[in-house]
Amino acid sequence: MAEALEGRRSTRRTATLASLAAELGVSRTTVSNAYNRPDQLSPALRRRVLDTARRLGYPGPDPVARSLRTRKAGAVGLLLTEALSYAFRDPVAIQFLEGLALACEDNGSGLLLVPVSPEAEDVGAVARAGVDGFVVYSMPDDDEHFAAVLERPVPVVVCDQPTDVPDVDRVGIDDQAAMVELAEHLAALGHRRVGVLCMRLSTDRNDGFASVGRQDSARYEVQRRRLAGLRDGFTAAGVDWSTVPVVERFDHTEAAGGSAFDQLVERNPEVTAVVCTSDILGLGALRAARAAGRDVPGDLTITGFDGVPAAERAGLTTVRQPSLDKGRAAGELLLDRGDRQRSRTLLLPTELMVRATSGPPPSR
Amino acid sequence: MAEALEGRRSTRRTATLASLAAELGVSRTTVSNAYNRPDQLSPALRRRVLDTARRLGYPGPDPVARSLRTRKAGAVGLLLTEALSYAFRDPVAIQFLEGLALACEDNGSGLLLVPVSPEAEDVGAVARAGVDGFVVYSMPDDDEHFAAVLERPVPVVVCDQPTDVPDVDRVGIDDQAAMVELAEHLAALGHRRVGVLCMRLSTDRNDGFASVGRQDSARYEVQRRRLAGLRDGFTAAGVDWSTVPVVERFDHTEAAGGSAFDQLVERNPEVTAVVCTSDILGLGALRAARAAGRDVPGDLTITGFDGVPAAERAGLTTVRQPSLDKGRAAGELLLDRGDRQRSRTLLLPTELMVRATSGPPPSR
DNA sequence: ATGAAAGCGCTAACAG
DNA sequence: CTGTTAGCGCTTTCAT
Repeated sequence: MAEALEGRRSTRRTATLASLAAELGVSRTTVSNAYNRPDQLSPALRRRVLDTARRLGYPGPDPVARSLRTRKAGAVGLLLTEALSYAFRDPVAIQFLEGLALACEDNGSGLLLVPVSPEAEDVGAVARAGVDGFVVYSMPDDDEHFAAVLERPVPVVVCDQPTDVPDVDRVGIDDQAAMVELAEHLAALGHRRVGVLCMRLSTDRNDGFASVGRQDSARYEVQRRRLAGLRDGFTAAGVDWSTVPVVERFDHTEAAGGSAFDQLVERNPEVTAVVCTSDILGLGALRAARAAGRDVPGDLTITGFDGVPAAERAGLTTVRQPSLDKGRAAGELLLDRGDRQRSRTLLLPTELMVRATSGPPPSR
Repeated sequence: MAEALEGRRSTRRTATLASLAAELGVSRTTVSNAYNRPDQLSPALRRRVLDTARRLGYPGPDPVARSLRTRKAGAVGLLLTEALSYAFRDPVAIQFLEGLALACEDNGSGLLLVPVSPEAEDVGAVARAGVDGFVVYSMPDDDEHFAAVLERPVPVVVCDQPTDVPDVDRVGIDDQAAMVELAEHLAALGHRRVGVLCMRLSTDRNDGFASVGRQDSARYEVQRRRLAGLRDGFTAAGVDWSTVPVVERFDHTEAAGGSAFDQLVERNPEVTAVVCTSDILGLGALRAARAAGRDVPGDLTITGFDGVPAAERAGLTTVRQPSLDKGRAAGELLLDRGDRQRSRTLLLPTELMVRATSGPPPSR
């Protein structure tokens, strides 16, 4: 880890609080107070301490030693589904991060992005993170990094998934209800032959059609519940869910959405509505549909999920979820925890955004 | 900082390495080895140690204590111009972050976002960050947080600005040369009456026209050099730079770009080209121009700087800079430093992207 | 393969 | 307002 950080600067052998105290002929407490409790010594002495510190090149109390002593790291750890850098490519994750950063900022806490390679056996990164608590963003069930987080004796807040972890706060949305609402919207428009594009349902790659069994046993609870919502909504409208094609993609990109769309309509050209479980997928599908000469929404309806800015620009009908608020709430739940004993779950509202990509199925 | 992180989980009084050793009747060394040097004890003993640890709820060696002892935090600190959350709103910063995250990931290092409020007197956050080094992203000259970073006895890598800091590595681009090239492009098209929209030149808000004096004394070196490049390029084409209107905006948003555009053309309706020192500003200007009924590029040329995806979609002529590579390079410079003694400056290439918003000035 | 000794650098009572 | 006393929890030579 970070070996070789031995530049010129770090070489400069630094004075310590003790050596500074010795030089000044005062106790370590006094020096410590000069930094941490200015009111505990005379301004004159404090000046003298600080001046001498500067002269000796003493950089102030070592943060790690202080953390050890105070048992506070002053930082929140963030654990993400994907490789660290993924967080900066997904607009929903970015919004979440912004909200979380806001909460940390308000609290004066740092935000430590924990380096977990998705494939890494090495759970060590979690164990080595010097943090006062963890925010866990959308992890699959039975993830080993998440398990490692749970080992740590610090508070944990989960965003979205997994749910139902004892002693862990959670912030999320009602994915299932939101999808029921969307299904009802489409059913009301008259759609009965629908297809679905969804994100990965498991940690192993399976780009293709997902059976009902696979849907029900998905390791990603959010996807599981969104699909369940669609099933409920369309079943209520008389659709036999077992006939509804669901195409899964491991990668969460517009390109993946596009290829999933192509795969779907090739096998099921009869569908009049393509429901996507994310905006990214939906945007990709939209582009692929138009590239294939389909008229959306005249000829085909396409919907997304999330409510990212790009979806708004594209006029994509979708379900808006408050990603930024989720991040902020997660941070606040972690940081502002009073003396409350019971773990809390915060469900934020979603909103169906009917825009320009949904309409009645083509007559005939 | 992060007070009140006293949830149920953290309450669970945890065993320590010492107590575990006592329970097992072995030395602390052995327990430590069980975690850090598996080859130093018999597999059987190790098993026993780990099993007992689990039984006692020992979460493994405390990361902070370990960091103190090993003098390694396993994390890189990141200092940003703006409030922490700003990083997630600016596409260029996001790209930089992604690159930096990639480098950290490769190294197994965490990435600690240091919470600095822009106005905060409190430089403490920097002093309190337990990190092995800092990456500093685009700070104004004479920033106090940056000064605090320099106090710390750890290596530092600056991205973009400030330049010329002793003993500090830097990664950036040649902003001035890039702008000379852009100016030459516009001059070659025939533009002589140009206007400029730029980002903040100082930490105090000054939304309006910026005098040459203000341009030259800008505290943000990147802006200073971009303006200098434009001056050089246009001066060479026979333009009297002192007559070129430069409109400054404190906020870096499309809305700011739009209002700056309006302000510019109201006073200088004669300009045939509006050069913006960022894509965000350029995109805002483009929108405002079209809203005002101007034909771009038929009637007016507009350019940006950075090469963000949105600029590509909009067909904005711009200078592309490798933001992601800058982030990765900054991380690598910090993390992979061999035994090199001298500080390094890495200048990455830029590329003029002539697209659909630049053309010759209207005849007549 | 295991243990004893020696801190890493700091802060927090508490007593003066 | 200042100092004394005790560690925080761990790793690491160096012996054995």
